[in-house]
Amino acid sequence: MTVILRPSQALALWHQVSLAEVRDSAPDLTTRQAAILLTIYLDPPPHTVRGLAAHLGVTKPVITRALDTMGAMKLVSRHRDPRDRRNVVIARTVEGALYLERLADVVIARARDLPT
Amino acid sequence: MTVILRPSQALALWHQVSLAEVRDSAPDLTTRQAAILLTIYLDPPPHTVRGLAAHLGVTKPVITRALDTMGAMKLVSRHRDPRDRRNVVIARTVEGALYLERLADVVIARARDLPT
DNA sequence: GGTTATTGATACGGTTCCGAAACGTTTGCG
DNA sequence: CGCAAACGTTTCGGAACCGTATCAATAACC
Repeated sequence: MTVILRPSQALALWHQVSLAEVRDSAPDLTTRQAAILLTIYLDPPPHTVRGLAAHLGVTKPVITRALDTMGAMKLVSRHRDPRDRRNVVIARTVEGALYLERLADVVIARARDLPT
Repeated sequence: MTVILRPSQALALWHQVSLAEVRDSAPDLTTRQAAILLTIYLDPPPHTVRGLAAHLGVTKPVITRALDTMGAMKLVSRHRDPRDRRNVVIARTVEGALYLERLADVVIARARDLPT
């Protein structure tokens, strides 16, 4: 059951969701931060800085900084890997799960109310 | 014909589109900028700074700055309103239309390939 | 004509971001 | 053991962002 969208519907969906995020004063994540957050929650762990950097096609400092910011928002957490202490394992948090749950709700609602 | 999405599909859609944007090194717009750009292109003109500010629930400097940035990217243009020279009318550009056309294509493609 | 309102832009101090380069720590290999 | 590689972080100069407050230009009002 594939999801079929016309161009005007695709843009309207993006428009409505973006607008809802701005109006709700939700944490204003950049596209990069959103991509990182969603990868952490949707792709199978473990997640490392270099893995995320390669996955997104960006440099490692970009990941480190994004994790700093989203860590302060408690959307993600970091732990040293005890098996190889050079690695840092990125993990989910309750707050992050709630944030994405809310985002999913917004997307679903706006998709449902899309003009034909 | 309403668009029905399950939570996992909604998040996967957002994930895939964000990822595509980051990988394509597309101009990294903030959520606010995206909301402004889409409002300009999807809502009926004319658009003014104060109108957009009220519509998004943000202050006027936020709009001015976003227009500065997106103007430098040639995604939007500004003109004084000759009828009331206090107003600035925000208009579309060819580049902006192409940018959104491309965004729509990405959304459509990712929605079509969504896992059931 | 002079005052008040309105509009968009700007100044300010502070925060975050960028890419590139260097750094400290930890591991592995000869 | 010693040196090189790998990993994540930090630093650097420069740019963009934020919210608050203020500004110059224009219009409206009395």
